[in-house]
Amino acid sequence: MTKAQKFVIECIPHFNFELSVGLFSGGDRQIRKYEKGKFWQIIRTDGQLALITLKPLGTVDQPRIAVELESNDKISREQKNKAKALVTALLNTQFDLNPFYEGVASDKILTDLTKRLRGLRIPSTPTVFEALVDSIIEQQISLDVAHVLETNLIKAFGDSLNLNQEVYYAYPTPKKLASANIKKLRGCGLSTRKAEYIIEISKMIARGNLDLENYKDYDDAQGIIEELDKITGIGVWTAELTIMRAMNKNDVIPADDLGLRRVIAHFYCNDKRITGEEARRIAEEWGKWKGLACFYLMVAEAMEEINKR
DNA sequence: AGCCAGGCTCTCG
DNA sequence: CGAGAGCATGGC
Repeated sequence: MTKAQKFVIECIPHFNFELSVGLFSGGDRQIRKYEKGKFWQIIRTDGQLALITLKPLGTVDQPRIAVELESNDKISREQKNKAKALVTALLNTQFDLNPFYEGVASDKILTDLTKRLRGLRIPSTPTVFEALVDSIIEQQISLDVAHVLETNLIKAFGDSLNLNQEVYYAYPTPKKLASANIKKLRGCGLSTRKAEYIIEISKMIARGNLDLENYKDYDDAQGIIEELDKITGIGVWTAELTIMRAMNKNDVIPADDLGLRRVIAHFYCNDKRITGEEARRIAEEWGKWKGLACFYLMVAEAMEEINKR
């Protein structure tokens, strides 16, 4: 018997729902997907699994989100509140984009993009752990391959929820991956090395020796990078990517990233290949907004690619 | 077919 | 120390 609740979340303008969850168009239906104006995924509130389905209401200038929360168990008021907080964090809807738009107004290219992509926000993962594990998986290999492996990992180790004759998966918990064996992770397509990194980091969290969520409250991004860099399997690139996707910070970019270098080169260097150092120097012009600025560039380029077809 | 792909660590010299 | 090998697999 499915229990369901519906509620509405008010957002700070501007917010473009379609653009902000657009990168999940290619997502897996059992994990996280945007399709026909709806976005859905499983969330975890205290041990309870629930499916959230989001739809945009209002306009980019007066945005709201309709949320449907479904579970097989009774949904308490507390769980509903947690779901609300989680959705707010996932879509970063309490963030005011206007200072960013004003902050990059002197940059003609970005000004053009902020007009076209008005209301685009960087979506966030529910947990820092999820962003970190995905970032480790994405080291070196192509994103196409990485996404297959991430899906394999989630379906092999994630808790499942049966709802309306469908099966959905939540991201595996640190506890679950702490007790995973290398062979089964290898079966997901991971290298032995990466399997070891992930197990070891999961163990640190499960034992209470590492609190990734805690880093969200740090103001000093450089400090976070240095801390994470000490952990085996995590370099500067992985730390930066994790911060950008999970911590709602706008001033961190994975400058050495191949894709980001290509995007910056595309808009600012006539597609001539640039080094990570050059990318960092160009991005420094955008100061504390460099993370958001780079995200706008990446989305803009992705849309150009789609339009080419 | 083979080579490359949003890195990182370990091993040599 | 710095350079270089090795890693996983899907796509071109």
